[in-house]
Amino acid sequence: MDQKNRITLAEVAMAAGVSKMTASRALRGAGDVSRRNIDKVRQAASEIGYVGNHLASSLSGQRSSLIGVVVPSMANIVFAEVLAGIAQGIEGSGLQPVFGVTDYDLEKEHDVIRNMLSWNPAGLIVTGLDQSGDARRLLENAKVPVVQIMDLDGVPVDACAGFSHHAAGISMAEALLANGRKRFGYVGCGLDADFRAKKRFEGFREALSRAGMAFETTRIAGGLSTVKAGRELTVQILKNRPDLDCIYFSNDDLAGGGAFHCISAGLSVPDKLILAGFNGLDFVESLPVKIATSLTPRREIGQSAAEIVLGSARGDKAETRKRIEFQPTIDLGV
Amino acid sequence: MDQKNRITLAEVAMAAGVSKMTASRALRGAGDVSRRNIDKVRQAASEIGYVGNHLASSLSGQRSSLIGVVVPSMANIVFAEVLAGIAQGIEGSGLQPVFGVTDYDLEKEHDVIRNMLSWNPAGLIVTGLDQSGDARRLLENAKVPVVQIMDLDGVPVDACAGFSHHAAGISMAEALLANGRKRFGYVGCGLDADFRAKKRFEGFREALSRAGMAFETTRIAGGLSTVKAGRELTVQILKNRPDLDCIYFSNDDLAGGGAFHCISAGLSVPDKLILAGFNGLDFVESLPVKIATSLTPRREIGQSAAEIVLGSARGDKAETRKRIEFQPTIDLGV
DNA sequence: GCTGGTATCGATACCGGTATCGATACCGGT
DNA sequence: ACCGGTATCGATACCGGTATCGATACCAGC
Repeated sequence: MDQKNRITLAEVAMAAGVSKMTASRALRGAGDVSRRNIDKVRQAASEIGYVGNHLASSLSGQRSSLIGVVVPSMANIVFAEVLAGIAQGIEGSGLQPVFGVTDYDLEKEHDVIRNMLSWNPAGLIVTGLDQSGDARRLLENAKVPVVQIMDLDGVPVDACAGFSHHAAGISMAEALLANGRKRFGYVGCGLDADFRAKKRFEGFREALSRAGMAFETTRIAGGLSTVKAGRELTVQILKNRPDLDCIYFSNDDLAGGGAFHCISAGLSVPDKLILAGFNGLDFVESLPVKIATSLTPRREIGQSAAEIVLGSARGDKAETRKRIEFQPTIDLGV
Repeated sequence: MDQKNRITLAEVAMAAGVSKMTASRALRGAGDVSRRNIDKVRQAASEIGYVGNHLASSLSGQRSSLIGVVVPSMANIVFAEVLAGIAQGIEGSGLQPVFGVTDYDLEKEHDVIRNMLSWNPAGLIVTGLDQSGDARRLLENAKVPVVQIMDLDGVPVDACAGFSHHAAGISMAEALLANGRKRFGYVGCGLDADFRAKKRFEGFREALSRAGMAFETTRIAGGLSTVKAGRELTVQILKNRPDLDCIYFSNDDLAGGGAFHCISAGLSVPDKLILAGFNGLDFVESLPVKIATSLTPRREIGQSAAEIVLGSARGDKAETRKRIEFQPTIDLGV
């Protein structure tokens, strides 16, 4: 049932009455082919339904038109949007994204990266700066451009595009302090695996401590950040400390859940209690109550990562070791 | 800067003191190699950091370990979850997903499919049954297993996994009629390109008409289905017809936006006005007001599509033309 | 000692393209 | 008529693996 009869370039060439080489050149638009032959080959190719074989051309050309993308999760719209940005960035370039999901697991990440590398991709886009030692060595020795995205707190292997989560945590804390908040709580999920959420948490805590303050209470759960979890954890933290006037969540999903609870419970948000998330997801601005968030340019990060890869693929030396810094903008929603 | 010095199997073989062939067999776990040589090769490979080259092995083996996935959008969590399901389904199989985004554009879809095919993938998973004629021919002539997902209303090329959107629209209408609703409105986005949303709309309309009723008013916009759009369209439709007691939205994002407006406006939901969406997204159950929705098994669909491909790749004839029907379950939320 | 069978190995021929380089034809200029 | 230059083409050698099949070694059985 296989492709015993896949049409090959040789057959196109024969049909057009030219050599394989000429057919190859004609279809690729490489030079050294007469107008007449270009037409003949094109004609023949479309007549017999030639599809081409990227495997062969990539193997021969020493470089595939695949671009590897490694993300921690697919159940999170943030990474889906990054992928959308990448897809948009490589649009029309002929490159194709292959992706791998790590589930926030370092070992899986290593396997995925290794696997990607064996496709000889035109480039690799990896989420985060914190890989395992083995994985990092793999990236360093890879002879392909590597772009690490979504984080700047650390030392990149090659190029990177993103923002500092530590700084994002700090500025959110500062904004909330400036807003007059005094009693802070924290709600987060999966901090042991989500390094970036942890960096925000720590940045926030650091800023509080510089102001002589601290989280009154924290509620850190395992598992994924979902709206549901956010709602439940908010119920819990408020039962424990109903006097909080600010809760920092590890992201907008959790914060949204918190907002839902507050609406149901009739709590005055953001007057008496302000909720702060992270990412600036689409739904936040439509919420019945205003919550604070940091708007992150996820799509843009994906897009510029794609552009860096594209540039390196064209041999543009300048793209190497490039560092693109984005700045999340804070929306207090008040 | 390229991979002038990528380590090849030949080098591993040399280091281990065996032939390329033996090294290949040892690393793949194919038979006909002595214990001693297996160890020597493995050792050598890891010592010199051999990574392997999927391009070469796929080309040689006539079949790549790539699995093509075509989705209409990446900005929609639904498709991200489908991808998550696929990733989960092929976990451990050594297959790797390549994806393409069509932006609900038939021409782009054709290009993407064609491109995928040229990777000689182990299988192709395509969203929906409604491709352009050219694209469909491409799929029919492809010598790879094709699984069309997320829809059953139509004739599949090969295997398929999903549910009937038409039926989903009907059952939601019936459930709402049984709930005693009388004055229906509809809010939707991008129906001209999103065939599945349109099928739900038409199923719903058909059920209404069978009950001697009809949508009192519809509000159909272009563009993407977002929470924001849902909120705005709800404001508009209710300004026009404040007497509606039911609004059917093309999906949960829009319905969520509707819910947000109703909360802000202090409307009694679902008593006076019930909102119905589609998909059963995570956040729905945490909402401060209850909305109706159809829960769809997105992850499971992705997973079973992956399994069909896996089965066909193993030469399992039974997987071909397989049709897996899922059943969305309605949650009225009342 | 000879035979047949099994386990292990490697030389060779691909897979389907592309890079390279030499061959050929045709041109205008002298 | 001869020459160098340009345009066009194709034979050949790869790219880095794997399938195939024959070679070799070793063993038991007679």
